[in-house]
Amino acid sequence: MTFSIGDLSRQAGVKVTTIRYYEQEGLISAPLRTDGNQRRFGEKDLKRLRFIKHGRDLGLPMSAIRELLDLSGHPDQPCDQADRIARDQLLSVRDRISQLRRLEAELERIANSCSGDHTVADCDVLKAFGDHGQCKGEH
Amino acid sequence: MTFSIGDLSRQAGVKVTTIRYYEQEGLISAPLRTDGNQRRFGEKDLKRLRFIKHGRDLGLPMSAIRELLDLSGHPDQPCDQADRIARDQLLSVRDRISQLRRLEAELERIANSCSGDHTVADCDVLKAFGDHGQCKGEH
DNA sequence: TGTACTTCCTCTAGTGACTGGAGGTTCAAG
DNA sequence: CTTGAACCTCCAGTCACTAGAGGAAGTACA
Repeated sequence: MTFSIGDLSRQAGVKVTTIRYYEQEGLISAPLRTDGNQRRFGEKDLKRLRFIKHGRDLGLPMSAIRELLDLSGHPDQPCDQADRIARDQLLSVRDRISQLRRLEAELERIANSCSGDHTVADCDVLKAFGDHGQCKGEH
Repeated sequence: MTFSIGDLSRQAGVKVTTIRYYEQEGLISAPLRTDGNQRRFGEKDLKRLRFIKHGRDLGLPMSAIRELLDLSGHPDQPCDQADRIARDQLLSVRDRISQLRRLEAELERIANSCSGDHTVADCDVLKAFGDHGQCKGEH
C-alpha cells in the first residue's frame, strides 16, 4: 500500500506543504519516488507523521518531538527520557495556564471598566491598557 | 528630560533592539538624534512604549496595539472599538485556557502511564504520544 | 488514445515579533 | 585625553510553517 503526498496529508491531517517541510528538515525520511518524481509513502511514514502531528497538537516543541523520535529508534534504552519530556511539557502547560489566568483577570477588569457611551478621551479601557500600575500583579 | 535608547529600554522594560525594531515598523516615531546620530527620546516616547509593552504583556497582537494607538490619537471618537478589542482579547484568552486545560489532562494521563523502570520498547508514554486514539477528546 | 483536470514537483520568499552579531562610531566619566 | 560602555547600521537567523509561480505528472472518462 502506498500513498501519494496528498493521501498522506489527508490521512494524517497534515498539510502537503508541511509534509515536504518535515522531509526537508529530516523529521521524516525521503520517500520513494515514481518514475515521474512524485513521492510515494508507506504505512511507516504515516505512523511517524501521525506521531509528529499528535506531539505538535499536544504542544510539544519540535525539539522534543525529535528527541522522542530518536528514542523510539532505540527500543532497548530505558525510557526515563520519554517520561521526562512528558513531565516537562506538563509543567510548562501548567505554567502557561496560570499565566493566562492572571491575564484573564486583568482583561476582565479592563473590559468591565468601559460603560460604553463615551469617547476615547476618557476611556478607561485605553487608560488601563496604558498603565500597568492599575494591574493587581504581574503578567 | 531626554533618554538614550538604553535609558528608555530600562525604563520601559523593552530591549534596545526591540525599540529600534518598533521604530522601523512605525510603532513609535523616529526620535531626535544627537550630532553623533544617537537617538534621544522624550517622555512621550516612554509612555507610548510602555503602552505597547503592557499590551504585549496582556497578549494583544501587534495589530490590536496598532488599533489602540490609532484610537488614542483621536480622543473625540467613541470608544466602542477599544472596548471591543478588550472583549475580543478576553474571549481569546479564555479559549486558550480551556484548550490548555484539555492538554493538561492529556499530558497528565500520558505522564502517569510511565512506571519508570522499563525500556523504550514498551514505554506507554511513547505509545501515548504516538496514538491519538488513546485520548479522551480533541486538543 | 486523447483530453481535461487534479495533483504533484521545485524553488523562492514571506509570516510575526523579534534576536543576535559584525564591524565601526560616539558618549561620558575620570 | 583616554578608556570602556553604549551606540550606530545592516544583515542574517529564529520557529514552524505557508503561499505562490511556473511547470510536469498522474488519472478518469470518452
